Amino acid sequence: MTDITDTEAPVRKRGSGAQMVYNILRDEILDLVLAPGSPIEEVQISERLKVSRTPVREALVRLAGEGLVSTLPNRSTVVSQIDFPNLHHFFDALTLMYRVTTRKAAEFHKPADLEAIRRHQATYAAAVENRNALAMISTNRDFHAAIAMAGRNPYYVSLFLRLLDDGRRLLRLYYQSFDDNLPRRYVAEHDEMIKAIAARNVDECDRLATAHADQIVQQIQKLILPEHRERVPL
Amino acid sequence: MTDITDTEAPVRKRGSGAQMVYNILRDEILDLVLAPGSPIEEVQISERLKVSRTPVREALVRLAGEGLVSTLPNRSTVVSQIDFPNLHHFFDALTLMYRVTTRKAAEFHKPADLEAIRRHQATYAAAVENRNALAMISTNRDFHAAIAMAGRNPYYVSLFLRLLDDGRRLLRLYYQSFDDNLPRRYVAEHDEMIKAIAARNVDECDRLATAHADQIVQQIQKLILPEHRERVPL
DNA sequence: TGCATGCAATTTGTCGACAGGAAAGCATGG
DNA sequence: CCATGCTTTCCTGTCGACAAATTGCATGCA
Repeated sequence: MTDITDTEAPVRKRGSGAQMVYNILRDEILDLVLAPGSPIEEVQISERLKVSRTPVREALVRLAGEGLVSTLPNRSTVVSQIDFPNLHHFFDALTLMYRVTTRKAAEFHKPADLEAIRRHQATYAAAVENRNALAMISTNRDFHAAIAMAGRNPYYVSLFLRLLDDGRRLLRLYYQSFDDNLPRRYVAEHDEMIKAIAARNVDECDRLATAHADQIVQQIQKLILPEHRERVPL
Repeated sequence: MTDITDTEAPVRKRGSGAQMVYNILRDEILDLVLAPGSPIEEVQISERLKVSRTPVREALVRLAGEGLVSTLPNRSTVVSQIDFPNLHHFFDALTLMYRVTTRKAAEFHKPADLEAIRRHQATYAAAVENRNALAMISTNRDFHAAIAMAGRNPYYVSLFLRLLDDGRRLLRLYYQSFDDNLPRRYVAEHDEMIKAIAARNVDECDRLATAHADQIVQQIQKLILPEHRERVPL
């Protein structure tokens, strides 16, 4: 019997409601707590998170803009499906963004950017040492996001973040079967990339990013393709 | 005295309200009817478009997701500024998307795509013949959007559409000083691109798209740089 | 005169409620 | 027993209202 006078802490800062709903729903979608294809009912979410439907709707509109949910007219919105038959488009865009963001980082980074990148790399290395697959996915994302931010191109940053999010959802499906040895190689590759960025060596950055992306894509494909090989075009 | 019984047609299809507000605001922003930096007050828009604040807010959230407006907490949202000092990032991303979408179109287009592309090219050529600068901007956009759609990569399509929209807003500033002769050259370049796409010649597509993008970027820069030359980095 | 403080006005963020549409269930007829 | 049309129910789209937060102005003090 813990309900004395007030049940919970119903006081929430003004303006945080929609943001909170957005963050929670986004994490639940990317972590596959909300399965692809499952419907999202506004009233249910609003009751669960103790807010009205208005901030829930705002969060859903934002998520729809990022492609994480699809809104059917007059019907419940559903979590977007993972488009396995067209994953090669995802890999193609992901590889290209790895390349251009690393190139741009070599061109436009400032000293503070390098510090942030090295910090994320240390966190990633720790996750690899601990063989924590989920932490590896998350910290690898932060590492490359920091590189993209150093490149200063908001168009590339936003597309890359979206791709990294989709990748997070994809890897969630298979993180149990992660090969613990491959990520050690990634740590070394990350270090090389940092060196090339610091040296402002654009061509070397491109070469390293291409190789790095190919590694990651091949790893993901090895995890996924057995189930979907027959559907891959050409 | 035209107000007999009903003032207007207040009956609107359910679900069209937010979409209508979004379309109108988006067009007004891209056509510079709403100047960059100008505030957008929800009540004012809702009164003007005869809807409540709810669909207005939904439209603003969507526009914010596309970067066309910026929402300040507890303060009015404002139309996003054109970031002149960092236009080189815009040009860089635009050129890259011209290249990759044309390449992908060569790889993945189907016969129906070519028909759509040729249709848009005809419309563009007509606009050029009529020396209608605004129609040229619009139809050129449609032409390249059709190429991007033929490439089938949704990540590239969405980024490219966003870039073309930003370009539309940029060109609106200067369309009076358009050089009428250059677009004739673009018509010929478009034709070459169509031929290369139909032949599935990826390398040729890349070469043509690069040259085409350079032409367009140089034209825009010639229009804009006199005012902002001193602020361009390096 | 300049600056800090308090008040008022405006605008956003959130809420509860109502109505329109679509899917599901039920009844009726073949 | 199945198909068809109606009814019911649920969920969304929209609305008006209230409260919080910020801005600008007025007032008072140094």
